[in-house]
Amino acid sequence: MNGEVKTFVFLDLEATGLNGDRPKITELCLVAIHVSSLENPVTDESGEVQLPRVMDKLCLCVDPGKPLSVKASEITGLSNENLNHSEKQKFDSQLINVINEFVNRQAKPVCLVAHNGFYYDFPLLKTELLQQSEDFPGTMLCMDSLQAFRKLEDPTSKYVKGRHNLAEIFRRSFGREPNYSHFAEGDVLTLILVFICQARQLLEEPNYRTWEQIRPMY
DNA sequence: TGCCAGGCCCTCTTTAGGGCCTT
Repeated sequence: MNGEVKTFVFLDLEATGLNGDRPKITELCLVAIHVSSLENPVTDESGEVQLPRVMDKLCLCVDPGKPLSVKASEITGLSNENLNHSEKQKFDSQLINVINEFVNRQAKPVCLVAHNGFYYDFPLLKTELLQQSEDFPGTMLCMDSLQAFRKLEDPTSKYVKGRHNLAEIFRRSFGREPNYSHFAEGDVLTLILVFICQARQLLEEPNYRTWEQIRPMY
């Protein structure tokens, strides 16, 4: 089992579009869980894995300052209208301070975890940080759960047949639909549940990168 | 103006292209 990381901060971003759109963040959710809770999952009477009781959450909606794509608005339920009506603020240095304070409260070392994080969430977050002339420490660890799950089922083969999107992994693990999709907090909680189901294997040979290795999306 | 992720798998493959995965 992993002997280094003490806290995993599961992360999901909603944004105005995909990589080619030079997207801006519309919502972010971070949920911090101590490694001990991942290694010792709680189950209900039927044996189904439950969310840990001890979790720190940070969920915020953000004014992206640019139009959401039609598709992004459809699937996330966020729009320039409802964000503006709620007078949400832009991704600014104050928000970065909040994120840093949140992460700094956790037992270290901390590892960020996101699904397809190496090619979406982490590069996009890095872009937003750099646009404010800020950044996380280069030594902060990151993990891409998509890559981890793809390698998981057959360790002898680097890639496993089948789909590994978050909803599909959840269906395979729990035999039902995830509760909330494309809701930053919902997607994070879904990720945590499927992660816990296979935490031992996932943490045996984690595919960590350092924040320094993450390149901005644009 | 046009550019616009990227590493890897799958297959009607290897002189390649399409799809995955994230909004």
